Amino acid sequence: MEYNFGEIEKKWQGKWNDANAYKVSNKSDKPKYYVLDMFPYPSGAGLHVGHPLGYIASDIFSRYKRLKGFNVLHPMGYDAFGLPAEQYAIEHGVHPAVSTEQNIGNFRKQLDKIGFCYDWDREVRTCETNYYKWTQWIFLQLFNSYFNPATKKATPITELVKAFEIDGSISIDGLRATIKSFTAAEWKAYSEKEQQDILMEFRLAFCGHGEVNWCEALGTVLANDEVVNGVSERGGHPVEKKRLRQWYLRITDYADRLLNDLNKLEWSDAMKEMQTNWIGKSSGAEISFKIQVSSYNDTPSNVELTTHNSPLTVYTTRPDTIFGVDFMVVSPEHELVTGITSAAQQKEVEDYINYVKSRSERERQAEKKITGAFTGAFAINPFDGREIPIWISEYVLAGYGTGAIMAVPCGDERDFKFANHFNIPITNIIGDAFNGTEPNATKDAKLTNSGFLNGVVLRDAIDIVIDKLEEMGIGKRKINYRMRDAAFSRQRYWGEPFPIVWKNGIAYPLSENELPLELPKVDSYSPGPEGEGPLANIDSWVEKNLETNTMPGYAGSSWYFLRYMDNHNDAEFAGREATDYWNQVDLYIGGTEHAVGHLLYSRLWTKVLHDLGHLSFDEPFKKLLNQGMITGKSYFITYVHVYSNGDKARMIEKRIFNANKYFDSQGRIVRSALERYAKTEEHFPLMDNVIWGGKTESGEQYAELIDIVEKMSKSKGNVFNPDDIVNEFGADTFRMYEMFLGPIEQSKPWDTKGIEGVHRFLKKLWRLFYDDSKGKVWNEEVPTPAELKILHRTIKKIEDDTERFSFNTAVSGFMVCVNDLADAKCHKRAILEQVLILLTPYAPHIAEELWHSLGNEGFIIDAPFPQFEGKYIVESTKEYPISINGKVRANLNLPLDMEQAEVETIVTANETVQKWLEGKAPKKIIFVKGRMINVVI
RNA sequence: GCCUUGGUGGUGGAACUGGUAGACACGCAGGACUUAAAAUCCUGUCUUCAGCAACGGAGGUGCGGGUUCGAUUCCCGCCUGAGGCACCA
Repeated sequence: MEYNFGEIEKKWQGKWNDANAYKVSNKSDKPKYYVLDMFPYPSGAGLHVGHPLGYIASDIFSRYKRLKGFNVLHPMGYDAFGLPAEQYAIEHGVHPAVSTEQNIGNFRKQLDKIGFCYDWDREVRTCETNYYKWTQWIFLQLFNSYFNPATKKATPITELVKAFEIDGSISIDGLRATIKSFTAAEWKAYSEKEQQDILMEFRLAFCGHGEVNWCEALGTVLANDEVVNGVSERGGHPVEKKRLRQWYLRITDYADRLLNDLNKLEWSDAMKEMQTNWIGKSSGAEISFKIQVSSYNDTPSNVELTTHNSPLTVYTTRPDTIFGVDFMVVSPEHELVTGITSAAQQKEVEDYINYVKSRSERERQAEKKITGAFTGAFAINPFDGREIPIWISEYVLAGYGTGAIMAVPCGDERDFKFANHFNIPITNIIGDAFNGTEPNATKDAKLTNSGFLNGVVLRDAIDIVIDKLEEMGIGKRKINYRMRDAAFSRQRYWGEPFPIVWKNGIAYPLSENELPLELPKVDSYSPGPEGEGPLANIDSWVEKNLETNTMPGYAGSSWYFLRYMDNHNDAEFAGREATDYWNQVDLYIGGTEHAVGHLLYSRLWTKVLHDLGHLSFDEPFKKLLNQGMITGKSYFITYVHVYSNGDKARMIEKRIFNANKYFDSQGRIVRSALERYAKTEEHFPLMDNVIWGGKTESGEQYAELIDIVEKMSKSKGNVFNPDDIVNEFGADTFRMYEMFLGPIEQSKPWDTKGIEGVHRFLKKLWRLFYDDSKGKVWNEEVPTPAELKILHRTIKKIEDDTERFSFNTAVSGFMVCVNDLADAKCHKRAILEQVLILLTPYAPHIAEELWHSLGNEGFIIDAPFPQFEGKYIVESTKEYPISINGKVRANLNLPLDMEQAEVETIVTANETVQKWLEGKAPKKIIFVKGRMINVVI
């Protein structure tokens, strides 16, 4: 009887399904445990081998926890709204709901083959009305709330209205800069529009204006993803920034809580650091400088400097360096730029602004070339009256701080390079700490050339300067965050409609009983007028004055983990009883690519729902495990043809092309396909003579295969389908192989080279129970101490490794165990049965089959996890490595309880040690009990 | 450019808290079984020097330094791969 994985896996998947083996109840005497996967976007390419990596890990952990006696919630669903489905619709005319449904069906089939223990009764799909009804409901909670700075909590906006009616704007501490102060009487006298405009400045979901990538030729707004090198990916049309009305989430109000509460989480330091850096809290000062602009008097030669009516406000973390400011840099978009540019500089400034317009934020930051333009205006240093030239440059971004900086070239790298490039003289305010060739950002030097601050240590000068500025009324302390409010609207079709009606420029929320606001069918997915979304093309929609934007992809994914807890609830997003019971996600597994997007938004939504009294917890994911990405290998062929052309010297022709389609699913080259292609399309004019794999001496022509590791995606043609592996080797082999590839957190290129080894392991396990010719070989004999040692060592290994998510070493632990048992010719039920339970999380099908072969009733997942007993593995002696000066020279078997003095005597007497000592006495003998011995000579 | 993270044999990786570098696999080489193949099993496999051999010497964890009795592990500098950078999900 041989290991027929195909039959076994199909059989048990059927039985588990029929018996609802993985159905989870919200009521149990057992302790709860919630294991969550980042749900997939059901793309048309289907599941690739990267998806299951995390799913297998979470499945292993879920089964492990269940064996350990927990009530385990382990659900799955689909993040089903999004751009790709819409693009597919535009290109093929298939409604996104249809293609999404198909893709989900396909995903489900692929997932089922791998034998996951999901409770499918809890499935959610973000694009279904019974789900997005609640996404819209949560949006209304956000819209109808504001962040109360006194309590630091989301509070119903009605409370704010009450406060305005009693005290006017003074009821708000730290009134937003965009609002003028008003009295209670003034508030009541305001028109509804005026009142609502003020409230909009407070709502957690609010409407404002923001820039998008606008492509005139396509008449649409593009995602950053769709813009490549400043032109549209489709068609290569120019793209520029356009200002549109947009919805936002006021995540910046939560910046401090999001930052501080990271302490509560069991996330990797790397992940916490990424979020910390993203939030980017800094403290410093805002400083206003007077501006002097030049204006012509009659003739261009008669230039006069006059004071501009508004000052230039900069944000700096280093007010201590104010005497070292040699120039100002404002972002090219800054509102002051047009007003302060001198006539002489006008052309240069305009040209520069046009150049910057076409560039993305990333390009602007990554640019090594130093660019900029002088405005012709000057700022005045408030302390010494120096005239400081004001420049514009792309490295200063409008969205951060005030969009303007004071540049201190002796202390800042970029400022220094800028000054050098444009020959701006540098003031040294840090004495010897500045050597003239490279800037020094120290805070520990003493100030020089700094007026009243001379001799003060920079670090101490920070507060002195801010105090002085505040006294003079031209500056103030300021905490700044790099994080910006989250753009929450898209000019797209395939997303949740906003439950908002516009009347006279006022946004009115729909009431709860009007939800869900269903996404209407459209005839065309093309964008509406003026960059509006496709919904703007629907007359019935526009007539009702409904919002034509839709929500972004992350709307649905910001709370899906809550819906799993109670997904059939029609009355609430999730019942309080259910959310109280399941509480936080105990273990969340997913990729680092979501570090600052999804993970931050989910935290925000959870906090808001908590503040408003809908949840008892304010952090969604207690422990986070980041799986590495399985990258795909892309193959490229470089072809070089060197030839002579008449009298001329050698000509070199070089071509590089993507060759993914000439490789099969296991990454093997399909030579015939390649050759056919080479000949028909003339990629290699002299194919017959091509030398593979490198250069030749004479270099007539050669072709070389290179592989590039990159993210798997359909467009790159490097996607591998798990079905192929499952069909060939079985789900258990696939599961264990993906784990065996390496540490779960590490990213690695997909490769099937080692899969045979894992498959062989399972066959070897099988043979402990059944011999190909003899049939059943397992027996009821009593295990020997040696066999029990193998078992208990394995129990410890698997338990330890699983607890610390070291799944690859656990697999190798199983291999060692089976190798040892085979060597010991152990076919004893008492041992094997326990090994099967250990193996269940990793290879559930074969474990289940053999479990029943041993005559057990019921599913193995309900068996008790083996109890480790230390007494079976105790050792009395240890083979100590003896190092001489740190290099191992001998081994010595010594009792484990032997102490230093005795060890030293024995070691010194050792023959090998004697040889190295050459008659001398050792300087020192280092003895680490149970570890090693090092003799220092 | 900025943030995060990785680099160990021909390959994937192991070494968990500074204590025997290369577990477990793949591949390769040789052998057994077989009419043959598949399957299975056995032996060897970091490099290099010396050697008939048991065994021995030297080097070795991206590169260059440092701390330490001892460094893949800690510190400094550099090279390089991957992910993210706000509208892909």
